[in-house]
Amino acid sequence: MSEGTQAGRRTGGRPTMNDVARLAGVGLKTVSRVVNGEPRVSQAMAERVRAAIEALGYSPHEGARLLRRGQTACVGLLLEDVANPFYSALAGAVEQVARANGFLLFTASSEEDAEQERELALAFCARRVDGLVIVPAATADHRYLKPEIDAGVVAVFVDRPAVGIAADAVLADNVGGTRTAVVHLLRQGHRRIGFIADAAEIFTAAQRLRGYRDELVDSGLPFDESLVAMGHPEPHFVHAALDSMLAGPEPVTALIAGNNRATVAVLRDLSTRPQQPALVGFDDFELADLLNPGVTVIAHDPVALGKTAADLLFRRLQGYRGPVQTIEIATRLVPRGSGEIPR
Amino acid sequence: MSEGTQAGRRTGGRPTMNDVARLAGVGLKTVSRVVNGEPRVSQAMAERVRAAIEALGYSPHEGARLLRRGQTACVGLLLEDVANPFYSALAGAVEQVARANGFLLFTASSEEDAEQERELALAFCARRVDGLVIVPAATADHRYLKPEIDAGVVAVFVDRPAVGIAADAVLADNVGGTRTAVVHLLRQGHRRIGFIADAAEIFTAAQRLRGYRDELVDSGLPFDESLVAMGHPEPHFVHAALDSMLAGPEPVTALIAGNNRATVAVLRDLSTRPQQPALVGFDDFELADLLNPGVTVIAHDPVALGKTAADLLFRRLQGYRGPVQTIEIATRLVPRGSGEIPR
DNA sequence: GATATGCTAGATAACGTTGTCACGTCACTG
DNA sequence: CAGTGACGTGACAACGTTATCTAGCATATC
Repeated sequence: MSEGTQAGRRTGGRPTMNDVARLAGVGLKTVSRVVNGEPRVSQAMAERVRAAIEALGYSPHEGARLLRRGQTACVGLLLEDVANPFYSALAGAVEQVARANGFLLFTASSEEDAEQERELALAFCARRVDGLVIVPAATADHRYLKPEIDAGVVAVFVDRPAVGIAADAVLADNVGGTRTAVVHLLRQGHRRIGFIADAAEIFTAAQRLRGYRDELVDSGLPFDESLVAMGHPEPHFVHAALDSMLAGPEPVTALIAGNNRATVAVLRDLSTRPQQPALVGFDDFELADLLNPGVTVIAHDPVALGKTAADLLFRRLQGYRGPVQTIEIATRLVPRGSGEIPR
Repeated sequence: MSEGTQAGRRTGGRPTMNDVARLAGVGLKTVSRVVNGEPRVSQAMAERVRAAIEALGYSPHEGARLLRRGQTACVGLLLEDVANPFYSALAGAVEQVARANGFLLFTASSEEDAEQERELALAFCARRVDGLVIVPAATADHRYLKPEIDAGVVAVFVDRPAVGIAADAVLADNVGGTRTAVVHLLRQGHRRIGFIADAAEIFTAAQRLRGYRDELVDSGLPFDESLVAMGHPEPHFVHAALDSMLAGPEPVTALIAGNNRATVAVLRDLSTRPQQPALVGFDDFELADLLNPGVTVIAHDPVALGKTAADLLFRRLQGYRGPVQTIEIATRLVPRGSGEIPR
């Protein structure tokens, strides 16, 4: 009784399978069998082992198990910012699917920084996650993931597509969404429609701009660059943009805001002005209906986006070998008043 | 050249340190030394090893490394629901601190279910996270964590305290917050103040009720149970509660809503009614200032909550052995109009 | 009663790392 | 010129599991 008769003194003093085996007076593998519910174990042995497990408070070391097994039952989720309600809803959906599949989820935010995205994604891979769900940062190039994907990591991109590699993506119908917004405003009689969105390097912003421009042009209207402002939707930026769009002989009578951040920034700025142009925002947001007037939006469903991406990821993890695919999730117009202000 | 001269065919075909050693014609340990930047390696060796690493596209297996090292550099974050903006802000803060410390973060939602919380927390522990940040589910009893904590896992509770064990906690000043709200409404002349909050099993709801009751009583006013409604803030529930509080000979002239969910539910319901009682909500929320009238709130800072908890966690992980502590984060009244409606 | 069969149990070798140790080699010292 | 370090290197065991394989033993078969 010189050294530990109880739990080993190793990793934080936790008992190991070996400790259990010693205490129960059985072989290591027998404990393993009991822990994993393998069939060929006698009643008596199983009982002894279970008693020893109980006595020691043993719980298996998942890390060691998975090292041996060669997979981790972990998925990494990389997004721009968990604190953004749009992404947190998406994260919730991914998390649910992961949990349903018995996987644990790593989460991290790239803060729209390509280098940070890369670091985090590779950190996940170093932990040997089985799969990745990624909302790419604006200027990211995903060739860095090539070796990881070749090594078996499954990557699914959400909200924005991968750049430089072929990979599954689940996107919103950004072009269709803004087209719908433009059509809606044109029907109300608007002819001068401004567009305020995130920086043009951001995929969704660029796509939404395309929808805006295409629909205008298809409707026989001019595409006027001076009515477009793209950049990080900070108060200053939005204020300046609105100053310019609302001034002059032909001010805009309607606005399209390119995402939830931009919409909120526009609303906040408009609340200090006499003019109240019509407004359609991309992305729905809580309380949009309670504002006065309610904010008309192009809603798309972050939960559907996240769930679809995660489902696809797990299909692939379960062996599905179909070709790389891009899934587009529909958007829908939710008229609430702000987009229905007549000219 | 019969078998793999290139990368091994093991775990998903990834090259291992052994493969690198073989290719470079050096010992295993030398590769390890180069990878970890240990000092005593000759220039020439290091170069050979680096070339082999490059050629093979080797990246070290963090799981194996950490198994050997006995710690995982992972923290688990368990909250009620990532999709709730309050918690996602908190999550963002925890994530930042984790990242700054070189840790990765597991995230999971208990969905306010004690059993699910337990399962997830234990799943984190089975992965041998070094620490846990937990927002407890309503009726949870945390004695299940005792063995884990004894084994060295550091647990810090946020927003709600641990039950059944002594553990660090970072809480908002819930009692003080509602006391402030009551004082504020009393000053406006209100005497019939309703209180609508989450179910009483939830710590914060109970504390906020206490603040409400204590302040009323201290001010010499009766505590009237019929003005209190506690339950899951669903539309039906809130509607019924308001029906009852706003009816009769002495309707409430002011309301306190116990959290962001309740505030939104109340606002939504009130928007369909002629009466517009004064309202103070607990928790600030985006757009509160843009509603008409702006919503007066007791703001507390989820980011501060999360950051403080995470900082404490890492202090402990770095060896700090001070006594268990409870940190209270101040709240502050943000008057915006809805609480200033005179009787 | 001897052999074939089935089942349980445990030794042993992995998984991919790092820590410990022992072994050269070389320059420096007395 | 032998003795002493310091330095560079690699064998080997460990971390806590699981997979493979073999041994033991009881039962079934002829």
